[in-house]
Amino acid sequence: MKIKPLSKLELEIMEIIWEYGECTIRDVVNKMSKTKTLAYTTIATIITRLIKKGTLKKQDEKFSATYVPTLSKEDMSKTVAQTFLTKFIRSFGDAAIASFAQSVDRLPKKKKEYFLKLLNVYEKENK
Amino acid sequence: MKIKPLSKLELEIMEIIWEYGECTIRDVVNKMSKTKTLAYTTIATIITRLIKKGTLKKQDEKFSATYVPTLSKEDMSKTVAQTFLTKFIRSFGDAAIASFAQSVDRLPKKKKEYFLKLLNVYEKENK
DNA sequence: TCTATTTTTCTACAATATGTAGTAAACATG
DNA sequence: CATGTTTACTACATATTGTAGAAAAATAGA
Repeated sequence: MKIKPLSKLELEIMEIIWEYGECTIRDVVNKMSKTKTLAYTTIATIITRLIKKGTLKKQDEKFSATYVPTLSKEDMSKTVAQTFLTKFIRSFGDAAIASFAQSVDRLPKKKKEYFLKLLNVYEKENK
Repeated sequence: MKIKPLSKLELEIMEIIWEYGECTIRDVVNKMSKTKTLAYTTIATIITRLIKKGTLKKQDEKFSATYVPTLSKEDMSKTVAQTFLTKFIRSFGDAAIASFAQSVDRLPKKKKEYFLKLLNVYEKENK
């Protein structure tokens, strides 16, 4: 199944639901209100859109229903990375690879090491 | 200076101009016509937008002007990679790193090796 | 020089995405 | 039942994208 890209606000809401595992609309409104105040119906709209985009589903048909992600944050992250990289390489070819290497290189030390470690792991596994 | 993201069509046109170094609108129309046929004014519109987005500039004020990129394909590629990675990590944290490692790992062998080679180069340089 | 052709500049317009929320209907709870 | 909450629909402005026509400006060829 194809994952549609999420907008900034949509992602913000997904973040909250990932964090809590499942949420009612009211829950999201409350968690969000720390940063910005949006009308209840605004959140409801976004949640509907997320369902249409396939990243959330209604867990029950109760009155005050809860919503859960259809994908873990990790899986979503993989899809996003994969989609980006594919398009990016299609557009920029080898320059894409080089740019990417440079960006990775410029990551904070910790993150870079983590990245390299993961790659080494994969290396061994695939051998 | 901030680079605005390019749409599919805009990128297609940039590709052509990068390939030839500089082009008139007519040039672009001709090169493009092999794939799809768009009205001259359509190309002109896109070129205007590319100028507004800062990726192209008018090279001369002659009647049939030529347009040149303000950035090399490589530089554009770097910016795109950097921008994406930054946002992506902001959204997905360490999961982002892991996802990327996985995506890189799944690259065709040649590309993956190239990537690793570049990273090693950077490694040494920074030591 | 006059006219046909080309180029440039403006303006337009439909389709989609996004942030934002109101209204009305359905439902629950004291 | 009355009142508050939730849901489903609809709305609407703004921005982006693909698409191009009309009019004005400039040139090139007879």
